[in-house]
Amino acid sequence: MDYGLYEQVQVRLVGDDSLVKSSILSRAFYERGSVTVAKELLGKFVVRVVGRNRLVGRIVEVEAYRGFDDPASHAFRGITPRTTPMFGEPGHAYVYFTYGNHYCFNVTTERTGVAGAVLIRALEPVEGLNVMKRFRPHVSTLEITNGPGKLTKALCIDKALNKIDLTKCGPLFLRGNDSERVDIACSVRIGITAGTDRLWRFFVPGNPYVSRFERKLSRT
DNA sequence: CTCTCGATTACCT
DNA sequence: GGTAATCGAGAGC
Repeated sequence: MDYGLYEQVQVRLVGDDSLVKSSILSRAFYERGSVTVAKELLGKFVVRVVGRNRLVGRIVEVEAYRGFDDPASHAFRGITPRTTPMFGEPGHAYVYFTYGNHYCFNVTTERTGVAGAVLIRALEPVEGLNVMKRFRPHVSTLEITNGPGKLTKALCIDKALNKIDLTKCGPLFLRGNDSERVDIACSVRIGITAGTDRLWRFFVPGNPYVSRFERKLSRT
């Protein structure tokens, strides 16, 4: 498959003005149900400022997590030191370390006091690809941000950014347009053993930066 | 204090 | 497609 051509098409589809026209996502955007926010995050932009570099990726895959009613969520058993951000004000980063190697980046949702977050699972590079490649040497462009641990490495996101306010124009924030309309596919969330009855993983079907394509969309 | 195992990735066959 | 790497959160004693 000729991904080189595909990437050119994607760049044109995303277009520079889509990012330019976008505005920073507000508190109100995040202060809704996790599933709603998750779907609407597809097509939005993650912006990471590292020194003089601006790294931007378009969100193509997410997963919604909730609280006491979601057995797959870190927040299922209540508030702990780690899960504090999930219970706090919406629109903050929840960054956690997993498998001894990787960081995962979530945005917090739901109103203050109610647990919720959306895991950002994959991005399509839009700006700063060369810098991303410096953070992730020796991997092909298609592998640069096509997984939750991969994109945090490419964008230099670690626990230093945990709890950061994403509605402010700082080192990490999100931008988007209301007009962004993208196709949405869903599936079971990946890497969980409980809560598999919910199809709370959402992705842009056919986008080559999606971490994996489910052969069957579980329907149990 | 100790033990288990994870919202993963990379590298091997 | 199988599995080692790697470490800290959270649970249990």
